[in-house]
Amino acid sequence: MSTAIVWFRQDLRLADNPALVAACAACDHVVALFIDDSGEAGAAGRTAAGIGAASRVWLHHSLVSLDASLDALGTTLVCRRGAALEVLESLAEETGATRLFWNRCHDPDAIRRDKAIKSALEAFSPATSNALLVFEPWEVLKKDGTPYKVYTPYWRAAAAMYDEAPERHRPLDAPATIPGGELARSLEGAGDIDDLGLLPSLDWHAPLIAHWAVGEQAAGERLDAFLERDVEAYDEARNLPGESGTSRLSPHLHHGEISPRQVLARCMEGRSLGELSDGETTFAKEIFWREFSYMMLYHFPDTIEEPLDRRFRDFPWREDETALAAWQRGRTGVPIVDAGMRELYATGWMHNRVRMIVASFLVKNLLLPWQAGEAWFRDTLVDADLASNTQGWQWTAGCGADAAPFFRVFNPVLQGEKFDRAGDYVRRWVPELGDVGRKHVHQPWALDADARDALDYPEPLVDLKATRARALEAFATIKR
DNA sequence: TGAAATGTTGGGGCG
DNA sequence: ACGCCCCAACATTTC
Repeated sequence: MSTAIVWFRQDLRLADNPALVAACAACDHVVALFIDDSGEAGAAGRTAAGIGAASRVWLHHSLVSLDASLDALGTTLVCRRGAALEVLESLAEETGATRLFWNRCHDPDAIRRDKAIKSALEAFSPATSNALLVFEPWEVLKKDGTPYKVYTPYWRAAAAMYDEAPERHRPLDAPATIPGGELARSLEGAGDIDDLGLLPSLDWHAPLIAHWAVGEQAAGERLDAFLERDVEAYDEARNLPGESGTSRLSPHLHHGEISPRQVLARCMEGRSLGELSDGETTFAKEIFWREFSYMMLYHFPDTIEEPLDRRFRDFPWREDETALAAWQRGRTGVPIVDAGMRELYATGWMHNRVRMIVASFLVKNLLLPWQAGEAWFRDTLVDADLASNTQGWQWTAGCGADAAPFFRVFNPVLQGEKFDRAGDYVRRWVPELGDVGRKHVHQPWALDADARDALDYPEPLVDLKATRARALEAFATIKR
């Protein structure tokens, strides 16, 4: 008899899970394990409190779903808290396991942690696989061996590499059964997801998660619905926050309920990337933006805190707790900004176009450091992905790879009028503006005094024109 | 995956 | 008929 431990992390699925497949092939008993090591020294997840609160809520439900799927295959998910190395050692002793399998993570803390575990547990010859990305961060490089820093050439190279050997990226099937269920069920922590304490004590999490269907099956259904209904119009519709033209796959991808390989394979249906329609191509490129972000994070791990463009270390950011709080709570008095921030707080997600608008507002109009926005997003997004989040904020701030130039300042009124023409999105999330017509819904301060007084909605926190000029001046101080 | 300022063009009103 | 002005529409430049 041989026993393997499969350590689940950002790969909460049974299909296309190479670590699980390898374990089932290698041993006749397989124990599926999840460890909550947040708060432990050396844990992955950036802060003492571990991953963000919204992400933990999603994680809880995703583990419940994974446990149910494992149950259908004859086993269970063993859940434990503590430092990962200690948990693995004690579980190996309890079960007599001799092998250890996991799929690789690429955030800096996880790399550090996993490296230490790999050498400490050499006796188990830990086997690691790629389930997180299409390409590992070291696979797509320029001819000189260095990573791409501009997206378009990166995309060309990655797409060519993908089309060269599409069979290499074919997703794996889920195992038909998982052996050793009896052993797994006898262990401490078997199926005990509640004991991980991932849900907060205050019950804001219930209305939040009610916006979502969590888990591997739901992820697949979401993808199917998107490909069926929305992908052809994705090119244009993805910019309209009032419509549901985006895939909304990000939290599923973040927690690994579905893999980017599965997403691409389903989208492409045997075609090459070069043969996709415009909408499909734009969608595939978004998958590769995620890859690009992970590549940047891997090669430049200090960008989680430091600007990639070193000139921005001297940037004269302001400090303003009041303004930051107004932004966080959706009380800036700028409708599209407040709508986005409230959507985020209520649902754990924000439409991507609006993410760019609220980020530009924080960084440029409020002149607050992008790190403050990144931290808030990390705590409140159910898809809070260190790679994409870092890359996205640095992009907006103008200090990242292939970033928008700093002088590209979004005007939230124009953005609103362009992408939320009728104002439906704003009215959905800012009910105070429910009766304001489309002419003023993106700038209620332009209403005449009587109508304005009748609104229970804040005056704009800043003057858009003046703060735009201030941002440009600040930028001029670090230029060259 | 900008916006605003500035420049250019052309039609129409008008003396 | 002509020059002049206004201004919308579009293009270019600048931040």
